[in-house]
Amino acid sequence: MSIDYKYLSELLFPDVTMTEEELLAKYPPRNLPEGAKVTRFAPSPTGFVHFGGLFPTLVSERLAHQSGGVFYLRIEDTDSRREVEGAAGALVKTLAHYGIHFDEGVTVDGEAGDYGPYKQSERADIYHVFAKRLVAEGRAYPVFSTDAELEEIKTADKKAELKAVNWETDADSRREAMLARRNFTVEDVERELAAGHKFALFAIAEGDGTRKRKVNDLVRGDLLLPENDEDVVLLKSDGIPTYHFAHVVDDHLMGTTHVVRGEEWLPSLPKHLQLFSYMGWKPPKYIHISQIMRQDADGSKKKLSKRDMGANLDDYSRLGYSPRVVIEYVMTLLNSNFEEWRAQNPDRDYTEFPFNVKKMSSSGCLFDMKKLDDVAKNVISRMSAEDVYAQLCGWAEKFEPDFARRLSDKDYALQIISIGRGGKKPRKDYGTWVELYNYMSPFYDETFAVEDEYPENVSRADIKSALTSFADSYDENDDAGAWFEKIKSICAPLGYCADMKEYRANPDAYKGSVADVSMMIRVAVTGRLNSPDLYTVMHILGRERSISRIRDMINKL
RNA sequence: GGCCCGUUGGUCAAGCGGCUAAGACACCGCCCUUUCACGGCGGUAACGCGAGUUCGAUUCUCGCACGGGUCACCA
Repeated sequence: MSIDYKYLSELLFPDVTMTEEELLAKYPPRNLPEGAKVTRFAPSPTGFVHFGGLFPTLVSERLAHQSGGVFYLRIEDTDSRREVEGAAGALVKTLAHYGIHFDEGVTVDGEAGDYGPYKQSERADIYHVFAKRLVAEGRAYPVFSTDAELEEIKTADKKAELKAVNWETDADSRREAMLARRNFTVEDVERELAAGHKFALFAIAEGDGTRKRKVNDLVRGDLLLPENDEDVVLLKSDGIPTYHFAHVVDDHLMGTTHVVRGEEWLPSLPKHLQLFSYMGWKPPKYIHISQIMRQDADGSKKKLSKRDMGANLDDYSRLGYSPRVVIEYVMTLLNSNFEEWRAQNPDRDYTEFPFNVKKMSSSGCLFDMKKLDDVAKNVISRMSAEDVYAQLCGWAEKFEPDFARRLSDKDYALQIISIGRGGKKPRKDYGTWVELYNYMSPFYDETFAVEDEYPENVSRADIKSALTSFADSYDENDDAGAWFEKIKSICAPLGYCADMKEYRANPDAYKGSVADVSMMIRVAVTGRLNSPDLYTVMHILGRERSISRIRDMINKL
């Protein structure tokens, strides 16, 4: 007995009154210049923004804005169980912090744009219009479940069970179960509905899994994927669509031209293509980008997961990485010629870089903290002192309030930050605000501390003597040359060599060199074996503080 | 297990039938240097394996191996 699909569709979706034409009229084609791309970031609001999520996001953003198109934010909150309160707003803020802005879609306090709503949970009516059509055309069918069964499906136990199935022997039984589900009568449906049971809607797969189809991916080229032969869940029993159906409907309605997503979606691409074809719509172009991996202790590669350091974008703020650093690093991974371009255009904004899909890698890459640090030093070294100061203050206010207070003496801070800055080859002393904080601490009495000890083999008497002579002869008005000459003159009486070349040629004739004498002063003044240029440091500190630190050291010895 | 994607130095990678197989990070050495750095110069280090196609394969084809992904009323 054949089924009256039109009747079935009315049975299943009595509340759907809007026609497809009426609906489509609300989503007219976008009026954009030739070649403009429409892309989106479509996360599920499950919490923080993942570092890996930055990749497709940045690609999407570049593609859209580089072409004069539209980049929008759609929230895929179709799984209420996983939703985290306030995640959407936090997400917008985090991305804004990284300089990634949306033209339309969900905002911190609402929505903007003509193609909404942009939250999938608010689009149920829309999906139902198309779902109804699919039923009427005999391409989708309901599967009923009692509340108890639903409860079972949605528990963790059931999911664990599903994970543990033996794939080898289970394939056939899964297929059988699928075929059995397609078998029902209108009377069955009427009875289930009358009993108040909920249904999920499945699409009938018409593909032949043994046949392959050529499918294009913009970075991977032509792929040979099997036709889809698995019925896809369109609507869950709560009436909310699955990702698969929502993706097809929304991206068509919202005019998305390029879908950029992780490669984990590649296996379900045939499902999506099949749905587009059922709907009679042209699918968007796809870009599947590879996952970011991390090196595991045993040497194997693992997907960068939530718990890993550097996975949460907020970690970077805390560690003091400028958002620009993170973006710069992502760009170097995203486009293989970005570093080369950067070398030639050290001061241009990254948005001026001609982003090219062809230069994207299709193999996965390992997250490399060392490389990030190198990028960080480069980026920070090119920034102006004012810029560094402003960002440092922002970080300090959040994570080192005491330091932030000290920073309020802007001129003083600027003097320190300006060391080695500017010019063709600026110094690369620090890449993060944490490092800069540490770099600056000897300049403030509150954080000045003698952290490094004098080496054991250096005579304390010599140190005392050198420090005393130096303090006695110190004149703040000396230029760098005169200043250093005085240090040299301390050397000979103590048996240290004032000339490095001479010392190197004949090291056994001396107790040490002028380098060692400088070290004695450096430790007294900065508390460390390493510091920026001592002459500069002493001038920033001022005579008073420099000399009193030296006197303190003499007394301590 | 089926299916899909991938495989050039430790890492990221250029390469697109003929190259002494770029470059960056890391590492090592030297130089510069009052320290550490910065910088400069140089060095170690790679086409997973096996067949084929070809005058010639890192590059094309096939198999194998390895790595990753996926197989939910999650996304």
